[in-house]
Amino acid sequence: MLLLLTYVRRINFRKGIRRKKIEALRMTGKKIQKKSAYHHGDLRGQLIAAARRLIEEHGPDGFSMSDACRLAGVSTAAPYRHFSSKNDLLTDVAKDGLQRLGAEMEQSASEHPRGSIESISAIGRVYVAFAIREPHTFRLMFSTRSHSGRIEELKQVGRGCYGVLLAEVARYLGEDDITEWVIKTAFPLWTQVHGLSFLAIDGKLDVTSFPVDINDAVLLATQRLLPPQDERQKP
Amino acid sequence: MLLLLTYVRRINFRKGIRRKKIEALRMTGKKIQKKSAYHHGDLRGQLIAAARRLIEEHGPDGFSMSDACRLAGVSTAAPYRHFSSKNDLLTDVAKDGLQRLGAEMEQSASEHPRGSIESISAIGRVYVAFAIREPHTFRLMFSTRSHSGRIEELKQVGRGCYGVLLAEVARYLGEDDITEWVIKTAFPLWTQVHGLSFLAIDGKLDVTSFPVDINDAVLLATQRLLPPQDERQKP
DNA sequence: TAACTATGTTACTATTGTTAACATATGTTA
DNA sequence: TAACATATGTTAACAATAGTAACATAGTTA
Repeated sequence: MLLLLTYVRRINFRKGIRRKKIEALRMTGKKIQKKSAYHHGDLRGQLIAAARRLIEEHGPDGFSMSDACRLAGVSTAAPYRHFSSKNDLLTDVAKDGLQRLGAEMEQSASEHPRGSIESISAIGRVYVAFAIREPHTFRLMFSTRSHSGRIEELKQVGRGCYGVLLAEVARYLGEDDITEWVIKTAFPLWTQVHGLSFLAIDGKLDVTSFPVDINDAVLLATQRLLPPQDERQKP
Repeated sequence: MLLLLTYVRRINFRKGIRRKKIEALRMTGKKIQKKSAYHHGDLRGQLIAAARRLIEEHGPDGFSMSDACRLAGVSTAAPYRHFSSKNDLLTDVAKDGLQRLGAEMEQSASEHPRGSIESISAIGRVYVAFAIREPHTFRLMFSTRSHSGRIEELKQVGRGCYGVLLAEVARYLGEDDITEWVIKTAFPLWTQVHGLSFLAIDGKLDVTSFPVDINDAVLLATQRLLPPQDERQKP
């Protein structure tokens, strides 16, 4: 029994240490409103933010619900009022990522002549850049793991992203709708950029002896995979 | 204290159930040699096999060291005589996968005229097929997560795989060595096939409204990304 | 004010990866 | 063959996790 007590005390001691660390971390956070000390204000949003941060810092496996709780300053049971499971929270992180990616794609496309090789390759550049900037989130966005019952919901947001590319390719081809031709032209572009993203974040770009300039690679692939300017009519 | 005893008994009861399940699983395994009942024979190999199986069945997250132990019929501490950690075991699964992929690539290339579009696209087909057949292992093979101190070792095996493609592209281009031209031609091919693999295993091929035939996609991309037959001279 | 609902908490369960201390089999050498 | 060293197992325990249940409080509405 004495042993048990010692054990418990040791646990609490450790907890104390951990708490202090996390407390320090919390201070760096932006908007902390302790308006009631019991009810949190925006726990849901802050948990997602904490998850994003932790995932990018320690990878999706290094992320734990408990850590997110400590960051948000709540008990480990609190998240389950807002998310049905850890995976459910991760799904929201992924969804958020997809939405941000879509917005960035649209933004970068709009900065070039619409329907040009430049605008299309700009979309690709943004795509790869996102992957490199937030590799773990990116991996999460495109994985069926987790996301238990919400794959369709996620896919819907993904379709939004893809739609940006499709629209731009349609403009390039002079098509008014997203025709089969548009889709079949756009798909290899996506594939290419997607593969490049994964190779980049998985550190595989140096297996080849020559350094790969990512932006060059995107542009080159775009040029090769799009039909040349003078053949831009329906096959 | 009574409570504690009840708790312990319940644990043992559960363990009993689990043991039976796993026992049933074990029977389906092929080579079980219980030559000494203490020393196992080939625990290392069987743990890798168990890991492969469990990973493909429940995903890399659903895989637990404990499950692998139960499958192999040893205690949870036993693996640590052969692997320094769970990740270390996973690294061996990944390495094994890369080796098998490389062998399959070489095999399929050899079944076509060397240095032809057919042999090159055959390599791509095998690549994607592997990903679809063993998606979780494939993901593991190309992820920097885990694999703690052994990334270089893994990369070396990966270079072997890539070498198969490089050699075939070199033949296509009529080059004797793996020149810069060869590498720059092969790289987008790899990217394309790699992206296609990930999109396929992540269930993203149906975001486009038209069904994607993977083999067609590989062939088409190969044709577009390789310089045409009549331009096969150094740029 | 009273009742209801949303959102927290504490305490607990079951499970995991990993280590330490111990035990036994196998191979090598006196 | 006996003694030892090494490789390879075991049990018991630790620290951490995801998730649940029972309870508590804040905010909202009748």
